[in-house]
Amino acid sequence: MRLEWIEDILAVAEHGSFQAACEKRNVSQPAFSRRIRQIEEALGVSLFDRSARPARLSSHVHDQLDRMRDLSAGLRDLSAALRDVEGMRRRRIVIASQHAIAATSTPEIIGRFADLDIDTRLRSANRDDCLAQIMTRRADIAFIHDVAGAQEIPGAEFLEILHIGSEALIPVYAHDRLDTLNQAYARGELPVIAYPADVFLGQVQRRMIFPRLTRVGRVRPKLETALTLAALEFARTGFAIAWIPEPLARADIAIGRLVDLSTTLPSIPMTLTAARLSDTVSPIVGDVWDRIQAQSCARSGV
Amino acid sequence: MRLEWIEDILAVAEHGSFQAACEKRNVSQPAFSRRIRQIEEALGVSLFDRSARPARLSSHVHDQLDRMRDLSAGLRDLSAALRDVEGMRRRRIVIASQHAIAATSTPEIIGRFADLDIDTRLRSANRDDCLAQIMTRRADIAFIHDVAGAQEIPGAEFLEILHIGSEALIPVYAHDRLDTLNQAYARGELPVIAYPADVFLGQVQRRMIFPRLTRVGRVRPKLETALTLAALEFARTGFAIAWIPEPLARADIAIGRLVDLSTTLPSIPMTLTAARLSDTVSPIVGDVWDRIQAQSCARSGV
DNA sequence: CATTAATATGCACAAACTGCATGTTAGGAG
DNA sequence: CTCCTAACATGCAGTTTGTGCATATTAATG
Repeated sequence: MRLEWIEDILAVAEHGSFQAACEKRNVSQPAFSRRIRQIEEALGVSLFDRSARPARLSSHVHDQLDRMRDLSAGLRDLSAALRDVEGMRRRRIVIASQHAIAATSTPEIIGRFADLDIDTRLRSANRDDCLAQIMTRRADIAFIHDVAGAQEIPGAEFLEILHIGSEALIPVYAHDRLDTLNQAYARGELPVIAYPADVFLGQVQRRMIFPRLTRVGRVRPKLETALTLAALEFARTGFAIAWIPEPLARADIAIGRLVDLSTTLPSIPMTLTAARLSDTVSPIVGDVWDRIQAQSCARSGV
Repeated sequence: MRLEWIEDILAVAEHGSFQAACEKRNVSQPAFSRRIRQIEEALGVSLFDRSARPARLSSHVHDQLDRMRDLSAGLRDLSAALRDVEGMRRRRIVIASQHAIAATSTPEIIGRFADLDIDTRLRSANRDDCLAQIMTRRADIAFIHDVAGAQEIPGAEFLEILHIGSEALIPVYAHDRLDTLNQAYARGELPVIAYPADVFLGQVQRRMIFPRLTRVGRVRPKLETALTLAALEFARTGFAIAWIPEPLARADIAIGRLVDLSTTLPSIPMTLTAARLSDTVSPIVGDVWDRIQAQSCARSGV
């Protein structure tokens, strides 16, 4: 079984005929025809239906195309990795960060190891997606929010956790629309932006915020979005109250565009957390982790 | 890049020398020496340190051994899959089941598709591990417990969920040690088997059971185990009260060895749930899923 | 230093692969 | 239906790749 075999089969699948495939593979048609024959003989099975013109993949081969693409990519990656004697020391790292953290704290955190000259890829996703990327090794380190009393981090027994800092989830609203909010409040209603029940912040809202709002007024979800950045925008327009990680709202509060309603409504302390797989062996990830850890300890000492 | 190349390199790594590797590979030493040279020339890099005797893997090659093993297995699997024109219809399915479910309901559920003649592998694990196996495609279908009001199933947006049936998590204790329990109760104490906080049943205990026990007495965790089967055993010996999925305790209750304390202590209704990845394309998994679903609908109609 | 085990290289032969020329056959148009 | 063309297969000759045996070189050990 060779990368070449896989690529020959994929070429036929992708270009529709032996003739087109042989041109793409820079081989004459007879040689290509014989190549495919050799592969079939080596495997002891027919891979193509030649009674049709152009020849067609057998269905069981068609079922394996995705697998072949994966293996083809994997073999190419292996070649590159084996060739890269010194470059292994400059391998990349993939960070999966919650949207709100990606927009605020992640750049500063990444700055902590910028001098290590590591090719750093940042992916922004919701919390569960970040963790899934860690679980499936598509990312090396995740930055997520954690809330004391909320659900444990899923898969925690597979993970190593590091507390980087603290951020609060605070209620904010447009400063210049406060009278609209006060009118709703006088009617006993609280218009809010709700996060979906199936995302972390939605769970936090439902378990730790909304129950405490019933003493204030009837919660009126005006909109539901999983994206904190979108929730922030709706708060800015005075559409409804949004619970936003404080760093994300900080600039707007400073210029007076948004008001922090924490004195009247509940805010939730959150921990900014890094997570990686416990069995991570990559020295690169280890270096980054150590750097994040060292500067987090230094910060908590201040 | 060929499977052969990978296997040659792995042979050296595993047998410690070219000489030993060539014997394992059924090739003469000179041919093997030249083979390795050809691979190095094709890649344009040295893979071994020959200044030592026996020759040693370069460290960057050593770092890729696991990857090579994975690719080697993947290529062999592909060959087998391509060869297996008709056997694709008899491919195996991997079920990941929570320990307690594996010991009770899973055999009956598997029996529902026994006539489909599918090679079925059952793996027993804790709940999060079951889900991780699904997330990482090491298993096709998971059987887990779900509790209304507890955390959503992690990764639910990636999953398709099917409710199969209902089971209760019930408090049980040894019938012949009830006077010991009553003495503790009279002292205002409740000796319990605790599940660890980082597993699902531990979370259910802490959130939905223990808070309701404070009206009864002071909760005394006497032991902590994640394994429901172990908890059951401790309840049988009168060590402490254990919360056990009802089917697991059913036989002991029927013969009077265990007492179901649900009339005095809280029991929790649970849903027996099947989960698979939403993007599952395997017709085999689809058939099994449909069969489980059809018989679950039939059962809920009774 | 001598000896042995481990890896490399020369030689000759076998096996695998190629393009060009040609043969065969499916598919579509008239 | 026939004819034509595109697509795949096969013969032939030449090139490239790969092998084991015999031998050379070199690290490691006593």
